[in-house]
Amino acid sequence: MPRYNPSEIEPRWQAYWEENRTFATPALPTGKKRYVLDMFPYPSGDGLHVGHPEGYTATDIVSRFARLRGECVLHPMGFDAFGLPAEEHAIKTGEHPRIQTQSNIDNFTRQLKMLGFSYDWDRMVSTTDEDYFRWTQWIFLVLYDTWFDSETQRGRAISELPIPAEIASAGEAAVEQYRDANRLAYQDDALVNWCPALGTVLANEEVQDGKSERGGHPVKRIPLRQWMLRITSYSERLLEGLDELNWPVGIKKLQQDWIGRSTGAEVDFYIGEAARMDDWKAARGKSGFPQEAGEDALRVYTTRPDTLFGATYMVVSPEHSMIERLVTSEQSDAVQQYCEQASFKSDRERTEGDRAKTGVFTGSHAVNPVNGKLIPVWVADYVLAGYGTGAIMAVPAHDDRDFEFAKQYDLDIVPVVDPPGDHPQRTEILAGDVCFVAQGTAINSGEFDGNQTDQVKASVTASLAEQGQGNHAVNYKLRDWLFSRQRFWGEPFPILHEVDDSGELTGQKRAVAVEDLPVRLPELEDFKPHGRPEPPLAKADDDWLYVTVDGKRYRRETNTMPQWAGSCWYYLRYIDPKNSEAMIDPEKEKAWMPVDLYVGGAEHAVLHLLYSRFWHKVLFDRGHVSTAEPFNALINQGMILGEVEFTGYVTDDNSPVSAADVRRDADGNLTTATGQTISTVVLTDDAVEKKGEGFVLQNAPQIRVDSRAHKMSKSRGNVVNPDVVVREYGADALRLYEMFMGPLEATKPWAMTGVGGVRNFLDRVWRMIVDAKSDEFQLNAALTDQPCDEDQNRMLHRTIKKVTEDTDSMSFNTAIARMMEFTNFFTRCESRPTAAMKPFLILLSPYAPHLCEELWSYLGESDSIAAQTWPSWEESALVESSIEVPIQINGKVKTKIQVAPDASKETIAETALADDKVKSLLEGKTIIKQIVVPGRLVNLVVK
RNA sequence: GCGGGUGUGGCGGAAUUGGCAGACGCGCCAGAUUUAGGAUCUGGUGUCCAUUGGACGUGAAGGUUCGAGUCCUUUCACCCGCACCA
Repeated sequence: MPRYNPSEIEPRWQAYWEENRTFATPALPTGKKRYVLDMFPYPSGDGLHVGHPEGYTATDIVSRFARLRGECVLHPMGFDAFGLPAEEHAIKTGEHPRIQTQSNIDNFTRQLKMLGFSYDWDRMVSTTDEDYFRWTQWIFLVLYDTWFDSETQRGRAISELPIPAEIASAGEAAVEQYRDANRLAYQDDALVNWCPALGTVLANEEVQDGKSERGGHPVKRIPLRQWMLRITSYSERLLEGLDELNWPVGIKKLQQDWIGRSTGAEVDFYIGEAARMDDWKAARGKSGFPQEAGEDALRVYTTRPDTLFGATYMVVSPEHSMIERLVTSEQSDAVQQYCEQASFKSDRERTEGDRAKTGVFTGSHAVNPVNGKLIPVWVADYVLAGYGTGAIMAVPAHDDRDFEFAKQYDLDIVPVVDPPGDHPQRTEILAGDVCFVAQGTAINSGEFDGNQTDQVKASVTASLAEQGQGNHAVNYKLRDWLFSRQRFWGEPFPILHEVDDSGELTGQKRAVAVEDLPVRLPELEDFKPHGRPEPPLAKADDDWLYVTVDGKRYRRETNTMPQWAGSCWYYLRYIDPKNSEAMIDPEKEKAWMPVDLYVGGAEHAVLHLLYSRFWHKVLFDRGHVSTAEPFNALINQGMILGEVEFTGYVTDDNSPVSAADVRRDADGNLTTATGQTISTVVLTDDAVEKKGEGFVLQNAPQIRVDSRAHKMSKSRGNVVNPDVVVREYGADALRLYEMFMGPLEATKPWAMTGVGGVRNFLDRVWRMIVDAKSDEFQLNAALTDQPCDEDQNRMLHRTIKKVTEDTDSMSFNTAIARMMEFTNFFTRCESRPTAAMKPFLILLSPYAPHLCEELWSYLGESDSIAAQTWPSWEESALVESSIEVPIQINGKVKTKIQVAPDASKETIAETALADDKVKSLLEGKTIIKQIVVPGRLVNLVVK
């Protein structure tokens, strides 16, 4: 008994909290509310890794701390349980994904409870529960029922969409089509990322370097009818909303870049017959800049309208709709061949390698609107179909890509921006031999010569607008969100497609009625995708697949939603998890939202965090939530790397090679400078030693080795399992260690010896209060009911102050350091007042809750330490009778003096000058200046 | 290439507004004690020279200042994003 034994203590207190519902949260907050949220995990078969408890411990400390300070805390947990791995397991084994998902959830729940987190488990949600995805489907119907009013920048009900007269007159089908074209959830034939290996289409965000993010399989681009969400409508709102958020600047920046707003101009280049050009110009002068460029013009988007005079050719993307119009018969074969090739290329092939630019002349010319010059129009795949207008004006003198292309195909380069006079390459730039992309003074630009870039941009745009040939324009990199997946294990779409008597789709759709939700997944014999871009749900029985409503026959939508769908709104459901009437009760929503603190990994910067904000804004516009943004403050916990490893290099004949001499060949293999192949060996700590900047072999100091911590991965075999850590050191030690490693946001390497260090601290806390030597349980004999002496009282109050402030600012590592100092101090005290021990246990309890509950009960308390009040400190107790002040002479510390803490400048200076050592050092010198910072230091400047 | 971040002992990391660099922990060294455990307690531990004592020291170089890890300029290394977005 007398030894600290977490494996006995911890399960006992976890059971106590569960039985007593210690962390149950009231439906509505009583007093000041605080909503503390973790990014819920995907319950993978591997269980928790040590990265999960890092963020979860941080939020748990914040939650427990806030409760002790009297706040009403909502701190829930759930599972993002749809997704590919469970489905792949199902394909392999034939077992329903639900079964493995449930066992994974059970395992995660066990592990989370084992770590003593103070979640309100009654609020647990899983995205795969029918009661949950029913409302995911409901939100999809809200998106389906919403159009974006760009005038007011707001989402509105589709019934409020103004129908243009010519459409209204064309009949109900046309009106319906018009509505469909404006819904936030719409279907479109999109060029999609089709991954044959996974048998599904992926979002742009799920494709990296032309391969699937999951599994690394190749991805092709094919056209397919897909559900899309019109997130681009909300670009501006999503951008503006970032300002008010207390998020890391890095994440804000990532979202800004992802949205990628740029401003410039759209410009039409005339491509019609020369004879009709004057008519066209005149018509444009009258009509102004039209919505569509029309037959006779090629529209481009540019951020540099000031360089229009330097546009010496144009480029359209291989997918551009006007290629047929542009290509001449002589060039037809070449262009067709080029476009075909480009369409076969995956994104990876198109962007990979040295990316030498390729292209083909269409045979056509366009007219540069500012100087009337005829310029050739090319097709090239360096221009992307999906951005801007899919066509550009090329200004080789002032754009790197255009410059490279112009050099390649010997096209004209006309400089129109004069760099600042001191530019080292000005001569070459003006000769057209070097590209210059920065700002300067306009040249070769007619009436605009001599003006600065910004001014020219504005005046050229204005002049084009006047002639109806251009206009100011804003563009975003953000694309609409491809929202359908051809998988089984996801939310079915609550959409029905009308079929006629012969079973063909009529093109009419209808939403499943809200009272008929949820649309459940059908029972299937097997879960295999068939490798065609047709979803597995299409294999369902007819009684699932076909429904009759109002006398019409419908086929269900067979795509499913992507995994992001469920995670877009789970933070709302926690507030009212059992509501069967609505997604959330408005009163509860108002009371608890927004999330006050959201902690999770930075990998979600542009995916989950952008999608969630988008859905939230739509729900806000439609009156279902009361805040414009869901997550007020966001913190990204840093990654935990594996233990530091030393890596040595050897050639095939096993002779060591210094890390400094290791090269990589073209294939990325390691070689020596002479080309011998090299392999790596893992070295133990005692085989290496520090030398200079790095580490070397101990027995061969000329051989450098690499020392690095690597990302934890199964293949490297450096994954740390929380179950093992808890078994060996206890949950409190794991929690404390992860908080003590360093700042929460920092990337830091794991070190098992460090866990031993904090465990050692917990042992010391135990022995500070319990007599560990006796066989029977008894309190440490040093404990006393006497009050603290002055030093003890100061230590106590300083610790209260530091731990309070550091916990508040989430500087957990320094708060723990301070509690270690407290323990070291009181362990040395012959008498330890319980009046100091009790508040200390409360301070430590958010960090190491099991140990503190246990010791709290030993000190004669009968209720949970979680129900106590956070101690406060007294400033008067912090004051010392005298403090040490360093004396510097010419900025170097020479000695120290003792003065009263509130001593005046004069007193301190006098004391300093009266000091014997100071006197001797000043002998024969003159004081030029004396700086006295009260309570800090004295600096004497002497000659 | 562009953007963001980080560089402090053998290691993880501390250091209000510029004010004693290295808190706390690991590791290491020494001592005490012991039921000999990978226990506990005490002391030491940036580098160099040395007898007291001194000099140097926060990736590198320069600057501002009485005083710089902290501010400015230049530069190097590593990490993380994005990557033909006109």
